[in-house]
Amino acid sequence: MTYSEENYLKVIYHLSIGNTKGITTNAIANEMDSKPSSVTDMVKKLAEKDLVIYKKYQGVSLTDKGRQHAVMIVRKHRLWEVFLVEKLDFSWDEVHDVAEQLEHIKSEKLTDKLDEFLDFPTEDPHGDPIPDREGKIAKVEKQLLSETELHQKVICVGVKDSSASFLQYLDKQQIALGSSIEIVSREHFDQSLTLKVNDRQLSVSYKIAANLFVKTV
Amino acid sequence: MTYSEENYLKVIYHLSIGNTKGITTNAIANEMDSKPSSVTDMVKKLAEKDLVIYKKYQGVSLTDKGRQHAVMIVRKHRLWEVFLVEKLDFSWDEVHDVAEQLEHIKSEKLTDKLDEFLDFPTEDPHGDPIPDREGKIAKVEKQLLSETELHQKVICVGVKDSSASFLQYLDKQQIALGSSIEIVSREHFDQSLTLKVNDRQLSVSYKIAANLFVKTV
DNA sequence: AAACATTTTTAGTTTTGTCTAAAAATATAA
DNA sequence: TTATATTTTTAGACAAAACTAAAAATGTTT
Ligand SMILES: [Mn+2]
Ligand SMILES: [Mn+2]
Ligand SMILES: [Mn+2]
Ligand SMILES: [Mn+2]
Repeated sequence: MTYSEENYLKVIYHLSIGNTKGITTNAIANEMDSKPSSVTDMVKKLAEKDLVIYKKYQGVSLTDKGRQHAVMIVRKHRLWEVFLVEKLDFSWDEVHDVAEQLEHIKSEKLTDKLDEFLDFPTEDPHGDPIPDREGKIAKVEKQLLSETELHQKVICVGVKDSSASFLQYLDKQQIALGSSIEIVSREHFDQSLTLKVNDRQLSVSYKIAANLFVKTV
Repeated sequence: MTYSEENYLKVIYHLSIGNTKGITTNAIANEMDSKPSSVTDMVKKLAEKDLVIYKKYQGVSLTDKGRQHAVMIVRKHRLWEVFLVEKLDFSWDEVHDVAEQLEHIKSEKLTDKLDEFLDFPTEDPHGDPIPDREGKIAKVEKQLLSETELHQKVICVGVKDSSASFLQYLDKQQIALGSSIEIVSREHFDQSLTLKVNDRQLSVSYKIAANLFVKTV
């Protein structure tokens, strides 16, 4: 399995979540900053290897085998992110690019020993679940802050967008995983929100709220 | 810098040690299990990038820039080997293949943080020196056990061959870095040696002794 | 110095993964 | 239900990194 094949599998996996139909070549190309024609070529190769199901003009979907491979890459990616934050003092906005490289290291023993070394974490630094060595992913109920009712007390448990710029914004506003949040008011005009974060008052745009996962306490 | 270019640089670096003349394409091909014609192509590309000096039929040598790159790959390789052994309980015969992958991860911050996390080790699990972040390598005086005098008390400090089969042999014979060794006698017929290792008596072939580095106490 | 052997380079292919441009299929609108 | 727009695939090209086979240079013997 090449580096490139793994990246395609992972992208198809992520696009598949909450999507019953086939993933379009356009969507994949868009996600990978490549061209639809390149995707068509690669998708044929993956179909040849029984990693995806592909019928012309119908989009693509993962086989069980393909999903299993993809999940293992995600497992490695998130374990390495935990390692970087917990052991090497990286901040949560610095880990993604390095994990993009580390996720391709091939050694089941390494992955499992790393998991053990980190004390079998269930979530990565962005609140995303870490598949176990069988590929099982623990379901956690969480919702977007933007879909949370007024005055409901919640705790921040994850981010939808984990780009460096969003994460740095959250740092600046002192919002982190574990922060307690309550929506104090909604502005009708632009959907912006006034929050109480760990008893501090704070105003955020709709877009911010639409990228924060929370759970009710 | 591609994965492949890095592997070439590293091989040229290792072949350069204790070798003043240019490294031949044949030697490189041999070391990489590839063909001389492939090496010629790559070496031209490396010369183009000022990483090596190359003149037709004259072999190749590293520029300062090329050596610096190579040393950084060696640094990463050896730091990861220490990590695997010290933190993840790998044995010294299991680490090389994984380190071959990890040495290509590009992040200066990762390398330096890992170095710090490991407490700035000066040697890898096979006794090889670890370059510091400037690329400096501490010189350690060590000699081969095969070139050591009778009854001289020495300590095992490294291995010349670090293949899994040799390392496993040493495990079986309970010879490790730090073991105290003394040559009790030499067999004239086949150059084999009788050793006293940590007060145990042991007979080894010449080939074994020619792959063990020791230092006098 | 000529003859032979070895090493090294060149020339021409192959595979992988990408691209552009054009053709074909599908989706949307008049 | 045609016409138009969009999406997707095909065809053909390219760069990277490898290979084989042949040519050229170098080394070694007689
Ligand atoms: Mn990530
Ligand atoms: Mn993450
Ligand atoms: Mn090694
Ligand atoms: Mn080593």
